[in-house]
Amino acid sequence: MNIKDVARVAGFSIATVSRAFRAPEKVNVHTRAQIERVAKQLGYIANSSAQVLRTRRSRVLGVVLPTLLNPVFAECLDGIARAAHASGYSIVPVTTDYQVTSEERTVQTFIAANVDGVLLVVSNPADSLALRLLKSKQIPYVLAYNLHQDHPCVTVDSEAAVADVVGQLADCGHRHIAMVSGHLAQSDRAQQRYRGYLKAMRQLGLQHRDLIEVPFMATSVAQISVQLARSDRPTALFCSNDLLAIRSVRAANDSGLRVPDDLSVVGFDGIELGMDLTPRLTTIQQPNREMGRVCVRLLADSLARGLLPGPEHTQILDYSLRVGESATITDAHMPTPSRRTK
Amino acid sequence: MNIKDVARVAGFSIATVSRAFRAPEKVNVHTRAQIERVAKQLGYIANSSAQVLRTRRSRVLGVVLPTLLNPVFAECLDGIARAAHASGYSIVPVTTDYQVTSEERTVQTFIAANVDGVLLVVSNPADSLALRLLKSKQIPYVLAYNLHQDHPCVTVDSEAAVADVVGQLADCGHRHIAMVSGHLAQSDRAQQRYRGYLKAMRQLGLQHRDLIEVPFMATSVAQISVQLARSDRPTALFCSNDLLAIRSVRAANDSGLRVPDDLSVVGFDGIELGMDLTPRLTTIQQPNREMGRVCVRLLADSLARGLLPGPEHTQILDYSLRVGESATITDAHMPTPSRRTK
DNA sequence: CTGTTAGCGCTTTCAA
DNA sequence: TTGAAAGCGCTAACAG
Repeated sequence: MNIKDVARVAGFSIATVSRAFRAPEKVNVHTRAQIERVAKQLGYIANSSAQVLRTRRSRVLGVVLPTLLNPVFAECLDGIARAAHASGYSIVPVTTDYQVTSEERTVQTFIAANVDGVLLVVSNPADSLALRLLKSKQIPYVLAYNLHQDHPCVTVDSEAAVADVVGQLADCGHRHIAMVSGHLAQSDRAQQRYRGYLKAMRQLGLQHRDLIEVPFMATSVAQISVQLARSDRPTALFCSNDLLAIRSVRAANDSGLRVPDDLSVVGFDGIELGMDLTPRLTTIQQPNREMGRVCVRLLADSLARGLLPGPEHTQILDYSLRVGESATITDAHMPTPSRRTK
Repeated sequence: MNIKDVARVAGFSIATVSRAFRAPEKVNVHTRAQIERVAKQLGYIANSSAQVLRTRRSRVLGVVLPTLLNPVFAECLDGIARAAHASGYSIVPVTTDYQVTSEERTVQTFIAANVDGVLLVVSNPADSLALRLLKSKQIPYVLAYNLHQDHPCVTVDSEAAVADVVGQLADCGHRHIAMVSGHLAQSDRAQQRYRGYLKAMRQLGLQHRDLIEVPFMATSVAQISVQLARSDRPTALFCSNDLLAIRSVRAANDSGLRVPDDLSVVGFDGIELGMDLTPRLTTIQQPNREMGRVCVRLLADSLARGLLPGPEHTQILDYSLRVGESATITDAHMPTPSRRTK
């Protein structure tokens, strides 16, 4: 079942059949109707491999994400999917599980498949082979969540956001504020957020604490509990992401600490689920869907104009503090984000 | 940059270059080394559109899921991704948002892209155009979570699972057990689970309650709260999935009810997150990753043998009761699943 | 072990 | 408005 069959049955050449679908206005109305009828009757579906091979355009955007087990990326992907669909693009999401080699392999596959553009969340944009490859092949790409001067990025000012929220915790009387993070080397976001924590503590004249690094998902609750059992335990925990914040709350409960009375817990990401928990998660709200949308828009615009997005297209979006019940922060008068580009 | 360039630079014919990658043993060792060197140096990446067009095989499996915002599908996808990778397949996950038309559109795209097989979670296998299309085009496919006699399915016996857990609630003294579900028409799982609920209530001689149907995610907490405010409120809630169970717990808190003391809440799915919540979610644990794995294995086996999976390949996997803290169920002596196929 | 060549299904000039 | 034909990049006979 291919274009030839349709042509034969409809009584026209394959060129006309092709045109009937790709440039209907160039075909006689009756001819078109006839061809459409036959195509439908035969259940004809154009072979996209052939189309892509011939036209060198796929109308596909590749999407590289660390994982979909963290809802923050699922929400972002939702935004990507909707925006892509609205712009007439398909997407191919692939998860890397924070493996750099997987990022590279995926980008290779994307190039082989002639994707029109790529949207990525990488571990470390600074020395990413995947990005180098994309650049060398002149394929439009945009980073989400990452931030680096050499690449087009769509993200929030994480460092400022963390500094802000740590400041708020201090305002509420907290002096012993610790930070919980996944493996720092695995993500530049974690690093940015850690920098924000250190900066804020320094500015506040508070003694920062050793980072509570919990690389292995499965055991993180236990690992956090250990820290909470110490005599010099912190009174507030800033967590590098909401999933860790959820686990921290659990760890507090396991340790006989009440949240937020005995321990304040603040997350980062603003996953929707956090609002349905008890206590409702206090967190830095990123515009996750919007970030996806903006990335797609950037890519689609570039594609339409035939140019590559560069660092000059970087967009820093607004974040906000979502005040829940997991921390003794009472009001949402968050300082204005320090940087903002539109 | 294509095979021709590599051939020219390496000083061999394109046929030899092709063979060097696809059938290395048929090429002289030195020739191969030379070709590999040149290919690497030029950054050659074979054009998969051309390969697929020529060979009619893509080593790609299409994956149709309702949403990735529900972690149950993200976990399943994780299993799919790992199994596919292990079998040398790529996957292309697409979400339908429970839209039947989107299922059909997606399957068409998959067919156009020459996927080797398709793995789906559909709304209603009984009259699915998407499945009909797949069948008519002779494309191997397997359903996950769905259950229907005409199709190859990998799932658990939801009906029995629900009946079991409702029975346990009754054993613990509950007489007023209500069920919370998303829009029933949107998923045959919800329907199976509802049947299980009704069956169990009937067998227990208990009066079943009107289904608490909360079609719109955003407002579900409020909708559930309304039901909990009634004077004849239930003492136990069986929720069609874990996300609803989480929201039910929140609704209970909002209503001044303590879980599980005043209200028992049981979920379905066994998402990992549930174990990190307070109270830990009591839920029916499905082998989500395993289901993904089994689906891929089924597909890969069929592909290897050149035959289509049929209803006879259906596998009903084991579920279990995960006893958390959200319900007054004290022990895990769950009856053996009523049906089981291996 | 290597090269020649036909052709996968489609789009797109170009000519009629 | 339609058709003939070249060719996208690759694979797989087949011949040597």
